[in-house]
Parts: sequence; structure tokens; C-alpha cells
Amino acid sequence: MFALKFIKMKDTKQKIIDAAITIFNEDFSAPLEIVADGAEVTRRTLHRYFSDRQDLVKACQSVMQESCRKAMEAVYANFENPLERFENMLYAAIDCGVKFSFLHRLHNNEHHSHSQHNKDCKDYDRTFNKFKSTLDELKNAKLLDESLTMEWIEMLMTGIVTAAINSEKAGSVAKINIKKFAWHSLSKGILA
Amino acid sequence: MFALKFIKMKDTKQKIIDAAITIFNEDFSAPLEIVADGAEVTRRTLHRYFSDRQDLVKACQSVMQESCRKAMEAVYANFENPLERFENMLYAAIDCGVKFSFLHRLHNNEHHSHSQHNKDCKDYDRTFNKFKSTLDELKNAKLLDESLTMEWIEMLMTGIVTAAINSEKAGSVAKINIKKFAWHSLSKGILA
DNA sequence: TGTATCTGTCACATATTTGAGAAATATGTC
DNA sequence: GACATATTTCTCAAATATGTGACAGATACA
Repeated sequence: MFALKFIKMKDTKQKIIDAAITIFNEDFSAPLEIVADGAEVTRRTLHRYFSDRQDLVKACQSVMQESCRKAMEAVYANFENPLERFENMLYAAIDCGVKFSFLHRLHNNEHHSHSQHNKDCKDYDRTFNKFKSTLDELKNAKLLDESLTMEWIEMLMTGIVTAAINSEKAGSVAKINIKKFAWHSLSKGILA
Repeated sequence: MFALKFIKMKDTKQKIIDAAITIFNEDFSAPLEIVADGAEVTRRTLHRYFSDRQDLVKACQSVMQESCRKAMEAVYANFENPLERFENMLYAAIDCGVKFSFLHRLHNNEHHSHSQHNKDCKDYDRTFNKFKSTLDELKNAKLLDESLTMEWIEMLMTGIVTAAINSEKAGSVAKINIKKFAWHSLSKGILA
């Protein structure tokens, strides 16, 4: 009896957060009414779940954080081979979609002062370091093109994830091909 | 006498537009006060040059359009060899920076209905088609990896340009290396 | 120095966004 | 049907954003 109602509440709340992530990713200062419309609820309903804009943004951060953390940890746990792991991290990032790219942008824009004292930043780093340590393994195994830097490879990967997300949104590239193309371009672009 | 004053006006106007491009690229609905601050002028001064928000956005579009058009046409005129031309178009896009990526985003988001009746869209297409036709030449010369589609390559290029812009902004990759890395990753990623 | 032009400051009116209360309505459960 | 909870609708006040007028101060230049 309580269970079902709880599920329904969570449903609406989640729907609002999902809409917010989509909208804020494109237009960070978009009016809350736009978000409410996207979630197919009233602005009043939105305010029942989130006291104000900041509150909603925080919720979005948490969801993106959790989503990316889970995805990366699953890959980390399931693949021993660093190359296979790297490949599947790319796929995981593409699956996370805007949750991945938006989160990355939030923590890397100039207004945001990335600090280890901030819990969100620490969580972000912990998740992202899983990716970096895999890169280190590849480097130590002499599998990476030595003329490139780790920083560039990191940027390149997020750029390719962006390309994959945009392809999916635009519908210009068949969905079955997107991951294949992305890995093709990334692996050729950075492996020795 | 007139000349200098005219230059000064143009200077302020240009400064506002440049700031607006940077700000709107990150946050499309940012208050105009933020833009004014970025241009180091008062909101009042901003309104002396642009009657309202729409007016300013239009001016940004024109500037981005012109900047990209000039850059692409220069490359088109100066390089016969399609592969060299393609490489230098990448460099030109990186030089255009956010002017390139923001413009691309404006014409490819879901809210924008891209139409040939709109002059801006036509200009955009004409500029971007210079890039596409170069790609076609490469394809006909059997230089491209045949497993990829043109649409993916287009997306990949803008993704790599984004990576280059972010690298420059973050300062994590030495400026001298950025273009080199970008071309390395793009060429390896798509050439046969 | 005087003049023309541009910018800043302050004041103001208007428009939009935000957040919340109260009652009506809808939804799902027993 | 009775009940609890979720949502919408309507309402309103406060906060924020937008656009403009008037005038003073700065700047460049003859």
C-alpha cells in the first residue's frame, strides 16, 4: 500500500530530474516552467519535490554522479583486460549519454572551482579516476601512441562521446553503428 | 577624426558580441548583465548597441557565420590537395573555436528547424558544404575508411574540435600540441 | 579650450520568473 | 463508497530581469 505510492512519487520525481538534466544540459538558465513542461507536470508540482532551482540542480548532479559511477564500476568489475575495459568504458559513457557529458562539463568549466573538500568533486574524481587508471595500465603496457598525452586522450574520449550522443540525437547515424564507429575512431586514434 | 571614433564604437560593439558568444555558448539564457560584465561595460551600454536580447543573438550569429565562412573559404582557396585541405579545415575550425562549435550546435539542435528559406541556414549550409564536398573527394579517392559513414565523420570532426577547444580552455594540453594531436587522432580515426 | 561622441550612474516602469497557499480534482487502495 | 495521497488550477507576493530617459563625466580631437 505504501510501496506503490512511494514508487509513483519516485516516478514523478525521477521524471522531473530526467527532464531537468536534458533541459539544463542545453540551457542551464532555462526557466523552471520549461523543465516542468518537459516532465509533463505543472510548475507547482515541480516545487513540491524541489524547494528551489538549486535543490533541483543538486538532485540532477547526484543522479548523474550515481549513474556514471555505477556504469564505470560495473565495467571495472567485469573486465580484467585493460584494453577490453577501456573499450567498454567508452560504451558505458555513451550509454550514460548526457548524464556523462553534462557532468563532465559541470566539473570542468571555469566557474566551477574543483576542490577535494567538496564531496561532489571527490565522487566525480573517484569515478573518473577509474577511467584514468585504466589508461595508465594501457600506457604501461606500451599500447598507447607515445606521442600523445593522457590529458589529450581524456579530452578526445569525451569529444567522441559527445559525437556519439549527437549522432544518436540527430538520428543521422544508425544506432547499431554508433558504438562501433566510436570505438573504431577512438582506438585507431590513440593506440600504438 | 571620424575614423577613430568609428573604430572605437566598433570595438565596444565587437567586445560585447565576443563576450556574448562566450557566455551564450555556455548558458544560452544567461542574464544580459552577465554578458555586459564579460564585456566590461554596463548593461545600459549594451542596450545602446543592441535593442534587445534577440538583436544581440542575431549579431552573434552573423559574426560566427562570417568568421567560419571566411576561414573555410580561405582554406578552400589555398589548398588543392583534398587531404591537405581537409587537414587545414580542421585547423581552421579549431581557430574559430567556440564560434565554430556554437554555430554548429545552433543549427543542429532539435528546437531549431533548419530550413533553406532561412538565409542564416542557407549561409550555414554553404559554409559547411565546403567541408562535406572535401570529404566526398576523399571518399572518391578511396582515402577514407569505407566502414564509416559521412555522417559519423562529420560528427567526429566536430567532437574533436570540441576536444581541442576544451583542451585549450582548460590549459591541460600544451597549445603547440593541440592541433597536432587533433589531426593525429582524426586522420588515424577515419583514413583508410 | 570647446565640441562631439561615447560611457557610466541613477531612477523608473514593465515583464518575467519564482515560490508558495488553498481548494478542487484525479488517482489508486481498501 | 470511503480514504489517503498526488496533481492541477487559481491565486498572489516577492524577486529578478529587461528596456529606457536624463544627465554627468570621460575621452579624443581640432
